[in-house]
Amino acid sequence: MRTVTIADVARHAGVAVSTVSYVLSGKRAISATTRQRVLDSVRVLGYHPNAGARALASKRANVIALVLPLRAGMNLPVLMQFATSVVATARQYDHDVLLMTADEGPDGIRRVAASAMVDGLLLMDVEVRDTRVPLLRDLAEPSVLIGFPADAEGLTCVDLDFNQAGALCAAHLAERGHREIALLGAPEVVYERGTGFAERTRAGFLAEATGRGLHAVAVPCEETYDEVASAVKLLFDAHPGLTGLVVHNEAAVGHVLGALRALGRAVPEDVSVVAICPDDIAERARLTSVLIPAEELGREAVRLLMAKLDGLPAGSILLEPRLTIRESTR
Amino acid sequence: MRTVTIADVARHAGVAVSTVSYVLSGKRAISATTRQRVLDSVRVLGYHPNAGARALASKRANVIALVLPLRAGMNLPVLMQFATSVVATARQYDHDVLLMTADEGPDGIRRVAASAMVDGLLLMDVEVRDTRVPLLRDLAEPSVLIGFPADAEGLTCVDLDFNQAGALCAAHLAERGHREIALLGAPEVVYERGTGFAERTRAGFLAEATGRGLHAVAVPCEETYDEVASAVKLLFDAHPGLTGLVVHNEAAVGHVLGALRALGRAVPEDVSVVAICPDDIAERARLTSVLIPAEELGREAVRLLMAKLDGLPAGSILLEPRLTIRESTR
DNA sequence: GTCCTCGGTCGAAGCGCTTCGAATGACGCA
DNA sequence: TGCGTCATTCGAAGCGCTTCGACCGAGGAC
Repeated sequence: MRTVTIADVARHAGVAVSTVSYVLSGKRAISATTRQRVLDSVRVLGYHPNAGARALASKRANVIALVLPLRAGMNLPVLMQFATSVVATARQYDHDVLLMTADEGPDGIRRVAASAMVDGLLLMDVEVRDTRVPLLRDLAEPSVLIGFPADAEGLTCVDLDFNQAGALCAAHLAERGHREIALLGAPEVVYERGTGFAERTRAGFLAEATGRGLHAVAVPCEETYDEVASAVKLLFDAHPGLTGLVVHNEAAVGHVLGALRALGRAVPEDVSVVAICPDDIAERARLTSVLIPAEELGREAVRLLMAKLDGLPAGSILLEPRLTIRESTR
Repeated sequence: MRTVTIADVARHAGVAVSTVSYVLSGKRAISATTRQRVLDSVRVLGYHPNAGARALASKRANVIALVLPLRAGMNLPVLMQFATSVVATARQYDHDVLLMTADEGPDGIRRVAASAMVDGLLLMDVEVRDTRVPLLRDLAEPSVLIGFPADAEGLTCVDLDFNQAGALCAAHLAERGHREIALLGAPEVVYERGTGFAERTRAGFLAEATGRGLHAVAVPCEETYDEVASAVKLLFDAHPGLTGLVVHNEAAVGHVLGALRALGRAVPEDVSVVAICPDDIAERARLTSVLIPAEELGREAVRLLMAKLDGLPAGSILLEPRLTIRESTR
C-alpha cells in the first residue's frame, strides 16, 4: 500500500499538483468548483501531506519545541497543566510539539534549531543565569520563555505578575481589616541571587501595604520545619499584633500552618494566611491563595510564539494574578 | 547567514556530496583519511543535517510519538518519570519525541503517522477497549503500548507483571509469619470490565497464598472513605484473625490506614500492610510496597519500539515487580 | 602481462512538496 | 474586431538529503 501523495490527488482530481497545493494552503485563489473537486479527492484517497517534504519545501516544520525542566523538585501538577495547555494550543495553530528535557542543555537546542526540526522554542523555568539564554538571543528561530531571566532584554517572556500578586495579597488582608501583616518569602539565598520573582513579590507587597498605611514586614524563610517554626516564632515575638500572613514559598506552606498551630494561633481566627503557590497545594490545605495560572501561561506562551513566527513583534507579558478565597482568611 | 548544507561540507572537504552522506551515516566504508577530512569540515562549518530533507529522502523521521493521557486523575509523578525516561532513552537511539495528548484520539494518531512525522508510537495507559487499538493494528508504523488492552494479540505491550506482584505481596506476608491475609483490590466495576491488571494481581495473590497454605481472601474496594472503612470492617468481622493486608488501589491506600486506625488496629503492630502503588504514595505513608517502575517502563518501551523500527520482532514484556520494605509490615 | 576483484568514491535520480512565473481563456471595452 | 485584464490554472525548478549503480585504480591470481 503505497502512501498517497499530492500527485495522486492531482491525478484523481484532474488538476495540476500546484493547484492541489494551493487549495490546501489557500495561498492563491482557486475556483469553488475546482476547490471542491480537490477536497473530495483528498477525502476519497485519504491524503495526508508528508511533513518532511512540506518542511523541506516551505522551510516551516510546523513544530515547536517544548523544553521542560524534567528534574526532581518541580511542581508536577503545574508542569503538566502547562504542557497540556501548550500542546492543545499549538494544535489550534496547526503545530505539533517536540518534547525536550532541559538536561540536553544548549546543545540540544542548537541541534533541533539547526536541523530545522522546529520553527520555534518554548522554554519553561529558565534560570536567572541560564546558559541557554545567550544562545536563544542569536538563534534565528524565535523563542518564548516562561519566567524571566536576569536580563530579559530582547527576549519574549511570560510570567505571572508577581509584583501585583504581592500587592493583591496585601490588599486582601487590608480590606479584611488587618493592620499588621507580614510576608514570609523565599529562602535568603534566593534573594541574594537576585531572583526576579521573589523580589518583585516582596516589593509589591510592601508598597501596597505601606500605601494603605499598614504596618508590614517581609522576612525570608527557609524550608525545613524547624527553620520555618523559628521564623514564625520570631515574627510573632517581634510583632505581637500580627494578624495577617502572606506565604510565598511553596515548600514552607505546610510547615507554616503547623508552626502556627504549635504557637497556639488558630487560622483564620487569630491569623489570616494567604499563600502564593500552585493550586493543588492551596486546595489541599484550603488556603486563600494567588495561584500559578499554568494553563493560561501555556496558552499565552504559544500565542506569542505563533505571533513571532508570523514575523510580528512580541513583547513580554505579565499575567494578572487572581486571588482565590478559601478558608484561611477572614 | 545561509544555513550550511551537505553540499557546503562536500565542497569544503573536496569530496562528493554522497561521500559526506556516507561518512555521516556509516552505511558504506570510507577511507580513514577522507572520513577525517569530512568530519573536520563538518565541525568547522557547524553543519547539522536538515531533518526534513533527511526524512524525505530516507523515509525515516527519527522521531517517535509519545501519546500521554494528560487528563486529570493520572498519577503525575509516575507520568513524568515515564516521560523523562522515554525522552532520555529515545535520545540515546538518536530519536526525538513528539508529544501528543490522548484527547486528539485516533485522528491524531492517524495524522502523525500518515504524514510520516514519526516513525513509531508509544501510547501510555491504553484502556481496555481503546478505540485506538484497532487503528494501531493496521498502521504501517510500529507502536508499543504501556499497559495491556483487552486483546493484546499482535501488539507489543509493556507492563508490570501484576500476577507476580500479587504473589510477591503474599509471599512477603507469608514469610513474616502471617497466616491469614487479604487483598483489597480495585472497585467492583473494574473487575467486571475484565481489566487485566486487577485480575492478574488477584490471581497471583491467591495462588501464592494458597500454595503456601495460608488463608487468603480477595475483596474489591471502592474509593470513598466510607466505603473503604466499611469494607475493612466487614473484612475483620468475617476474619478476626487477619493480620496481613495487601492494598491494590491507589486511591484507597490513604483511607485504609485511616480505617484501620478507626478500628483500633495498629500498623504494623496488629496488621501488616503492603501496597501496590506508585512510589510517591507509598513513600509518603511509609508503606511497604511494590512500586510502579515508571522509569524502567519508559526505557523498555523505547527499546522495544526501536527494535521494531529495525524490523525485529518484539513481543510484549512484563517487568518483574520489586518489593520495597518500609515501616508498615513486620 | 592480462584479467578480475574489490575497496573507495562519484554522479545522478529521486523523495513529496511549495512557489514563482507564465500560459490560458473569458470577458469587457474601445 | 482587436486588445488589455483579470481570474485560474499549469509547469518546472528547486528544497537538502539518501541511495543506487557505475566508475576507477591497485593489488592478487594465473
